[in-house]
Amino acid sequence: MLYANVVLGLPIDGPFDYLVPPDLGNKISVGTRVWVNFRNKKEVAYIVELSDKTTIKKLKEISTLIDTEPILDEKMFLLTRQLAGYYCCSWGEAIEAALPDEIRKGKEVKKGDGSLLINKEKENRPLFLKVRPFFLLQGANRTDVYLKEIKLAVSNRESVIVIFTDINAVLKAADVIRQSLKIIPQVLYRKQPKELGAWISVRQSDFSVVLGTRSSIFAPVNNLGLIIVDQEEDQVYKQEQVPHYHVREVALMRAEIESARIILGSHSPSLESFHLVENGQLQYQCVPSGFAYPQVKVIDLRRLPYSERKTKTLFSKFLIDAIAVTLAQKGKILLLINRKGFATSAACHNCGVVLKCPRCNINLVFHFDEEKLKCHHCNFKMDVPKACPSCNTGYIKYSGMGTEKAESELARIFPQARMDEDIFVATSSVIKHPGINFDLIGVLAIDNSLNRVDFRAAEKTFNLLMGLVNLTSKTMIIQSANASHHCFQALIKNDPGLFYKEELKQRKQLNFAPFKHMILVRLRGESLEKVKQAAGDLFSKLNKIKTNSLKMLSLNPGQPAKLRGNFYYQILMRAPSVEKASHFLKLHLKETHFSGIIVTVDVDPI
DNA sequence: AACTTACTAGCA
DNA sequence: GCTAGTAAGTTC
Repeated sequence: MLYANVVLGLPIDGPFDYLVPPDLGNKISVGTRVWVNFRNKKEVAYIVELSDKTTIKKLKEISTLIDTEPILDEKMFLLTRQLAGYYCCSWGEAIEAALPDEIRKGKEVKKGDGSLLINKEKENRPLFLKVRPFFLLQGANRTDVYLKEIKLAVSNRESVIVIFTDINAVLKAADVIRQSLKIIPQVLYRKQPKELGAWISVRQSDFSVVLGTRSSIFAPVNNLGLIIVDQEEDQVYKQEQVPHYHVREVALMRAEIESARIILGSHSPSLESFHLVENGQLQYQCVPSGFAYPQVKVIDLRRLPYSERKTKTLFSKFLIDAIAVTLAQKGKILLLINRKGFATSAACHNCGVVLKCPRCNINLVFHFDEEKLKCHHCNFKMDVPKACPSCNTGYIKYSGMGTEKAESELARIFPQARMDEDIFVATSSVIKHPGINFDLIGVLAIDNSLNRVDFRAAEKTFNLLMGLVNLTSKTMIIQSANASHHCFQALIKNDPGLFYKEELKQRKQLNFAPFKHMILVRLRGESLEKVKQAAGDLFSKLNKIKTNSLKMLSLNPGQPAKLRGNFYYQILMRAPSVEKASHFLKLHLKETHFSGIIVTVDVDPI
C-alpha cells in the first residue's frame, strides 16, 4: 500500500496521511497537488512525502490528482520549510505564500501550458562568481550596477529576480531593461491580470529576468544566478498577513539554497544589512551619486529665542529667511512635514473629549480640503459635528500640525508664493517620486518621527532624511529639538557610517535587532475581556516555562487596540535564536486554545 | 481556520 | 430534563 503525507494551507502543521488509490500509484509524485477530503471539506493539499507505512488508523483516500508533474521542486521544499521554521507558520502556509492564487485554489495547469519539468542543465551551471556572492549596494545611482550584473547573469544563461517596492518601479525597470539591455524581462506580481500565465512562462524558460514586487521572490525561475532587492530597507517588504516574512530574509535564504548571488540596494541600508557587512557576510559597495552634496543645517529648536518659541509657529525665523531668499531667486522649495491633514486631533472646547474612530478607537484627523474627519487606519470618514457628541455644547477645535496647517501658515507669511509651483509641501511620500531638484528643502516637525516609541525610529528618520538629501544639491534645513542626534550629525558631515556605528552600538546595548530578534504574538477577538484574559493567561504561562530561547518582555493592548471590530492584545518577546524560539512557541501554542480568539505570530515585527 | 463534541448555566 | 451558549479538542 502507498501512503501520501500531505500539508495544507491551514495554520495546522500536519503532515496528514492519505491513502493513495491503486490506480493513481504510478502517476503520483512528491511536490504535486491533490484534492483531499479534510474534515469534510474539499481542500488542495501538497504531497511532501510518499511512504509504504502509516501509523494512522482511519485513513481517507486522496480524491483526485491535480498535477501530473511537481509544482514544487526540491529547492522550493527547502525554502518553504525553512520559512515555516523561521516565521512560525505551518509548512503548508509557507508553501501557499510562494504560489499564485489560482495554483492555491487548485486550478489545473493544462498540457498546452507546457511541461513543468525542471531544466536538466541546472546541475552543471558555472559557479564562477561564488566568491563573495553577497553585496550591499549603497547610493542613489544603483541602476547602472543592477544592469551590469543582470547582463552578466543573462550572458551566463542564469535567471535573475529583481524585487521592487511597488508596481510602478517594476514597470519602469522593465522599460529600462528592454531599452538598454535588449532583453525582454518577465513582469510578475500578485493580482496581475495574467498572473498564472506569467508564472508558468517563467517556469518553462531555461532562464529569465523576473521583475516584481514582494511575492516575486518566490518566482519559479530555473537556474537562479542573481537576486536583487532594491530599496531593501523599505517596510513594504514585510508581509502583513501570515506568514509575516520579510523579502530580504527570504532572498538571503533562497540565495543560500540556490547558490545565487544577491544584491541588496538602498540609498540608506537597513541596520540588518549593515550588520551583515560588519560580520563579513555581505560585501559593501558605494555608488557615487555624481551630484554635489548639499549643505545641511540643523536648527536647534531648544535654542531659539523666547520670542520665537512662544509663538508656536511651525517655522523658525532662520527657515523663513531662507525661504524668502530662495523665493526671491525664483528657486524651488520643498517643505517636508511628516503628517497628512491639518490637525492631529479634533477635541471639544468645552468638555475636552477627543473625537475618535468608532471602529478603531484612534484619533480622527481633520482634512481641510474635504472638511471631513478621517481615520487613517480604516478610511472611516465623517462630517465635523456641529456640537460635541459628548456634552452637546461647545465647539470642536483642532490642534497639532500637518501638511495643510503648514500650507495655511505659509500662505499667510508668503502671500505672493504659489503652492505646488514655488513651494511644495509634502509628506515623506515625495521620496517615492523623485524628479525635481530643489533649491531648498525644509524639514519640519521631524521630532515626531524621531521620538516615536519604536526602536527603529532613528533608522526610519535617517532613511527619510537620506532620501530627502538626494533631492537637492544646495541647501537642506532641518528643525529639531534633538539637534545633536547622530542621524543629523551623520547627515551634516555626509558620513552615513557615523550613523550606523552609533546606532548599532545602541542597538547592541539595548538587545534590539539586528543583535537579538523580537517576536510578537498577537491575540484578537470580538470580546475585549476575553482577549485581555487570554493574553494574560498566555503571558504568564510562557513566563513560567524556563527557557533560554525566549525572554518575555511585555503584555500590552495592540496598536491599534481595536481594528475592524476586533480587539487586540500583544505579547512581545525577545529571542537570541529565531529558529529555536519559533519551534518552542509552536509547541506551546499548539496545546493552548482560547475560544473565540485567534493567535498569530510575527517574527521580527516592524 | 473550521468544525465537532463536551460541558455548563439557566430555565421550567 | 432540556437547550442555548461557550469552552475544548481535532483535523490523516
